[in-house]
Amino acid sequence: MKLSKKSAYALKALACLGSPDTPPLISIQELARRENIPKKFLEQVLLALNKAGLVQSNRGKAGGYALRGAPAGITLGDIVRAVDGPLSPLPCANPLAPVKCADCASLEHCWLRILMTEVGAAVNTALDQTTLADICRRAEQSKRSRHVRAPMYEI
Amino acid sequence: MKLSKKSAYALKALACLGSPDTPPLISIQELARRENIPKKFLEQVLLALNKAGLVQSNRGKAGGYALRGAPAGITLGDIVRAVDGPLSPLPCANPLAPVKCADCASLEHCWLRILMTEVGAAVNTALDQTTLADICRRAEQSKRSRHVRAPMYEI
DNA sequence: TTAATATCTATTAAATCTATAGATATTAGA
DNA sequence: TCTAATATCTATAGATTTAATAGATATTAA
Repeated sequence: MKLSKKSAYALKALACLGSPDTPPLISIQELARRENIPKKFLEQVLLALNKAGLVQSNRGKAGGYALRGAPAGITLGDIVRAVDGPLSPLPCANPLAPVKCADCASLEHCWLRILMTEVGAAVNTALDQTTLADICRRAEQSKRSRHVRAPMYEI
Repeated sequence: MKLSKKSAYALKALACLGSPDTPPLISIQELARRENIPKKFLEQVLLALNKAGLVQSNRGKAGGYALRGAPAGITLGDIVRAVDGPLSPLPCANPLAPVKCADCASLEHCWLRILMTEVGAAVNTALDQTTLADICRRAEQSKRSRHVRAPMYEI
C-alpha cells in the first residue's frame, strides 16, 4: 500500500479545496503554487478527480476548480481509487473486473486470488473510514499548530 | 497495496513448505519446479525469508529449506514485510524509522504523514489477521477442489 | 478579439521491480 | 580427499511503472 505521488497530490489538492482559506473557485496554477505541486502533473490529477466526480470545473477565463460534493461524503478510498484506479493487490483479485494472471491456471480455484480479494476488501474498508472532512480538519489543525509558539510552562 | 511478485512467490513457497505433501527439507530447485517460480528469483525470496527468521536452511549437499516456526505463528503481514520491507504508505509514515520526505518541511506537523501512519497501521493489522496456517488450509482445500469432478445434483 | 483558463494526448525522464548471471561457501557421500 | 549438489551473496541487465514535462486544442469572461 504505497501512496503514489499522484494520490498524495490529490489529497493535498482536495484538502486545499476544502479549506476555508480557499476561494470558491481556484485555478490549477494557483492550486499548484499553494500546495507546491508541479502544475502539469496537478493538471492530470484534477482531470482524474473530475472524471470521478469528486470535483467540478469551470473552463475559460476566470475558470477553476471546486469540490463537487460534501467533504463528509468523499472518502480517502474514493480519492485514491479515482487517481490510481481500483486498489486491488492483484489484477485477478478485483471483484468487479478480475483479470486472469499469466501463470495462474484458473481464476476459480486460485487460493492466492481469493485471499487477495479479501485483503483488498479489508484495505478498501480501512480507507473508506476516513472522509475528506476528517482530512480537512486535520489539515486545519496542523496549519494552526504550525503558527503557535513552542509550548511554555505556566507557573 | 499491490502484491509484488516477490511477495506472491514467498506466499506460494511458504504454503508449499507447510503442505503435508512436502518433505521436511526441500531444495530451492525442487521448490521452484513445484511452484513454477524462476529459480534464481526464488533464491532471493528465500534468502529474505531466512533473514527474517521465517524459514531455516541446511547448506551443502542434501540441503534445503524448511519452515522455522509454527504456521499459526506466522502472519501474512510477517511474510510481506520480510520480503518487501515495512509496508508503510510513505517513507515518512514508518513509525519505527521515519524518513523525511523531500518536500515536507517538518515531520512534526505534516497531516499527511500522520494520516498515512494510521493507514499503515490499519493495513498491517489487517494483514496480521491471517496466518500461514490459514493460508495452508486454503491451499490444501483448493488443491482438493481442483481434483474433484464438477458437482452433480443428488436426487 | 484577447487573455486566461481547462482539456487532452504524447513523450521524456526517473525510479522501481523482475529476472538473470556468475561467483563463493558449505556439506554429504563416494 | 574429491566431487557433486546445495545455499549464499553481489552485481547487473531487462522490463515495467511512475513522475514529470511538452505542446497542442477548446472554452469563456471581459
